[in-house]
Amino acid sequence: MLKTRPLPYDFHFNQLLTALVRMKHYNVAVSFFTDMCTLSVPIDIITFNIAINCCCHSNRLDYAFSLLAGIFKRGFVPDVFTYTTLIRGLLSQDKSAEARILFTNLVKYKEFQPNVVTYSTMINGLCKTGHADMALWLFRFMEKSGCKPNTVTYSTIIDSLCKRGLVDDALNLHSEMIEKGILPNGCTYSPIIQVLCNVNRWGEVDRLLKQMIDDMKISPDIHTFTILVDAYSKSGKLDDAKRLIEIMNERGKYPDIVTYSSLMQAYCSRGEMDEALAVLNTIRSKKMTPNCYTYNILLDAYCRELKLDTAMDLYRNMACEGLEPTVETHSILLHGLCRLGKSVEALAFFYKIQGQGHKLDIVIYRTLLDGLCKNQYVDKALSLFHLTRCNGLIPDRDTYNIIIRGCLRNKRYSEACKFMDKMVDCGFLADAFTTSLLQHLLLSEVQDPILLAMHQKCLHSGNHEENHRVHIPEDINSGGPGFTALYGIFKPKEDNLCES
DNA sequence: CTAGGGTTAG
Repeated sequence: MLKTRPLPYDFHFNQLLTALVRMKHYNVAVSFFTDMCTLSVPIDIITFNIAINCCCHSNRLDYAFSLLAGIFKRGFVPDVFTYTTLIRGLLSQDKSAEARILFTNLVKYKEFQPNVVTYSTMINGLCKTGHADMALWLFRFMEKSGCKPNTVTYSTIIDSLCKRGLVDDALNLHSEMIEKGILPNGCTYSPIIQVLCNVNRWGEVDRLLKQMIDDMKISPDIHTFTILVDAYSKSGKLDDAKRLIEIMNERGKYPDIVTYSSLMQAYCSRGEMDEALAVLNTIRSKKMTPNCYTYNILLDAYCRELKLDTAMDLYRNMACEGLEPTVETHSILLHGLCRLGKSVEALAFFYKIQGQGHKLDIVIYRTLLDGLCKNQYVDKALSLFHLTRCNGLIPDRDTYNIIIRGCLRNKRYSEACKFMDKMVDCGFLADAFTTSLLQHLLLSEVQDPILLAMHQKCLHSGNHEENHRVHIPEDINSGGPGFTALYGIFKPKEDNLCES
């Protein structure tokens, strides 16, 4: 008798499958799983769950659901992992309505008992699809139904609050979790620190960083460091940002493509393109691959400097490097073309990218509509506006305001008025730019009754808020804790080096 | 053995 028997047949397959997942080769994992099925390798519910997760990660929801059918067909019972994975899949595909239906029905018919992961997944998805109110409701509901939120749940809600600019609510929730004995981690602190930087509450950034490092013994990771590098870059403190990158290198928390892109952005916004390109070289020398974000930052900078040819060269270069341009890439280029008065060329470019099947969104339409109107092509703008809905996009408040101002500037008052009525019907109000343009026209021209009526509508709709407040710091160097404080936080390296 | 959260762009 042999002492060691060969491992079971399916063992190697499962090992390989999990290895593929670890390497994030989800597509390969899915086809490997189908091969396992054809080869009649024994498959259990866990393997099914892994396969379903891979489908969700590679945007193959239909296949994920057909695997659910496969689970039933083999007489297995889907578990909380299966359903949580499917819910996350739906949410990541912008199908939050479907996810909500699946979740509520499963609970209603007692198909499964959601756990803290399911709730957190659902809450995160709701936050990311613009249903933050529902997310908050579910957050309070889960507690009531006996499922305690954990660090992940709290971090998810805190992040959402931060993204909506509700810093103080986020801070309150942060205190609440500590009081309840749920310890925050890096994912909890990062979004709060980021938003505090954005609103120049640097004293609190300082306090939170100290609390995180000294009290909670959390040493900042790449995410937190990158947020700080970005914040320093954006507040004009390039030297501090660079020093922070040095600290990262010293600590072995090596800056990644995001960190360097942030630094590059800082140079771009100063118009120091040579320096920006030097950062790009650093990225390449460290064997990192520039991604779409990196390119978009550069493209935008060249467009702002009216160097459209350079921008277009870079755009073609992206394709050579195998990078799919994003909707932002195209928006940047269209904006660049319009800024140079080439709005007809922009329109042609728009049709080209549409023909190539690239994603279009409302910002693309806004950019083009604005460009066409500013270059006196109102009729082209009007027909494009009507095309918006045909392409499944709904004009929002900003889009309406752009077309209204376009009509006004080109003396197409009755059309402007019609759009204003439509906009109000849709529940949107005129913004501050439109209101002040109307006032300007009324003061400088013959008082057109249509303009007067439109202006009345602006006032009646209660549009007195300041819509486009621009934050102008009193002094560019007054914001931020400055290098001394920064150094104070990161100096005692030996103490902070402890990893958890 | 399988599921959840935080960083850069228009």
